[in-house]
Amino acid sequence: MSPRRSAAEALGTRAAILDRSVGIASLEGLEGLTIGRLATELGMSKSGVLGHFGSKEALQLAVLDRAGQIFRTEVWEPALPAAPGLARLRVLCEAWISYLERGVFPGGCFFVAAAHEFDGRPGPVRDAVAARFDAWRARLDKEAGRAVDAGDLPEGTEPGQLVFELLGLVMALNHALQLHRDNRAATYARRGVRARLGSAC
Amino acid sequence: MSPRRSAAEALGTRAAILDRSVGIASLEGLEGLTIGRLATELGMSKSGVLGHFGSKEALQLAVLDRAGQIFRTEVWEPALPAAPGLARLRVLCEAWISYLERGVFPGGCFFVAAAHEFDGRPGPVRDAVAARFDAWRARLDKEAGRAVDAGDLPEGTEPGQLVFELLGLVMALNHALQLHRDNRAATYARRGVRARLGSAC
DNA sequence: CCTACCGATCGGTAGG
DNA sequence: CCTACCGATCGGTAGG
Repeated sequence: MSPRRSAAEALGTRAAILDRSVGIASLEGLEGLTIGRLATELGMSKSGVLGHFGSKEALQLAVLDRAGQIFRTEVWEPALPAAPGLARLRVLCEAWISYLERGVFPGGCFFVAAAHEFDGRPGPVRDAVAARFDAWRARLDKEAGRAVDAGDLPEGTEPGQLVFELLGLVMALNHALQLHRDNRAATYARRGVRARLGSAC
Repeated sequence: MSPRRSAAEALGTRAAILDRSVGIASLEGLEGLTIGRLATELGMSKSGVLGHFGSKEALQLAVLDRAGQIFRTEVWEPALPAAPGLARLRVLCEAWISYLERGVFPGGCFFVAAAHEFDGRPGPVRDAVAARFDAWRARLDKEAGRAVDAGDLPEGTEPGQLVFELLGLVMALNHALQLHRDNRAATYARRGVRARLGSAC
């Protein structure tokens, strides 16, 4: 039967589709996410799934948004109570590493995976991924700049260089965890961060 | 017509299939590489393509081998004339960065892309990718160990930590080039390497 | 939200 | 190396 649902029910269904999509796409990629599989797993028809988004591309963009909310909750928000500048940058890096260690997304960092999947495919999905990285790097740059201005980092530290290196440490950690399930990697990543940002105590 | 070819011709055909496959897979991934597309681009039938490998998975493994040959030529062999230890490690890092800058593979580092595509999909392809990374890291570890033993690196340098950080710098460079076409990234990567390995002059 | 359907494409096989 | 074909699945649409 499944008659037309109320607006509230429809929102719940949409949220359920997105949550399931995030899990699938994390492991299989945003292209590996198919309407048919989603429908089967959710006990819906394909057109029922597609009706919430209109097209697969629109679904992929909505999934990116949902993943972005999760990232914000897990990595950005924990750092807000910390003082802007070096203190916040340290909390941010620890939350970032912890987010990978805890496997918030089963396939590792959702955005690193999406970046690799779409960097060779022009279009709205690629643009959305790039925009999210730009915004994230801008935030890190800002905190790094504040830390430099406050004299909390070694003289001559360039925010762009520092953020590039921090991103590299996190990407190497993501890679080691996902491909090798290498436990030493988190230690390496934390030591790398400490070498650049110093220790809090 | 296209009657059965000689063994030499068949080898040439196989090589042509692999070269085309490397280009496609670099941009679209090893799953995005399809027999049908390959056949069309090469002016062959699907079964003609598949006959050389037997299955798509066997083709993917052969493509990984071919990409490995290219990587060896572009990154490993240039470093062989250098003295083992620090000198070779420096040449290796420069060749590695240059390989990304020159776009030896149109979609960036073939193995980083393959690692992200398959790290969530158990099977022979994933295993082959992981084995290649293991071998590569073992080589870098060995050179780093020699450099430490020779006293050419700061006291207390741990090879595993050093190699982890070098891998991070290269991954951040690959990401910046592919997603952002960011020219400053190569400068950041080289500065990062120099901060860890010192300058040759 | 459903059923029923579309054309296209997938990996792969039979037989030559 | 080919033609001809298989069942399965893809994204998406029509109509309700």
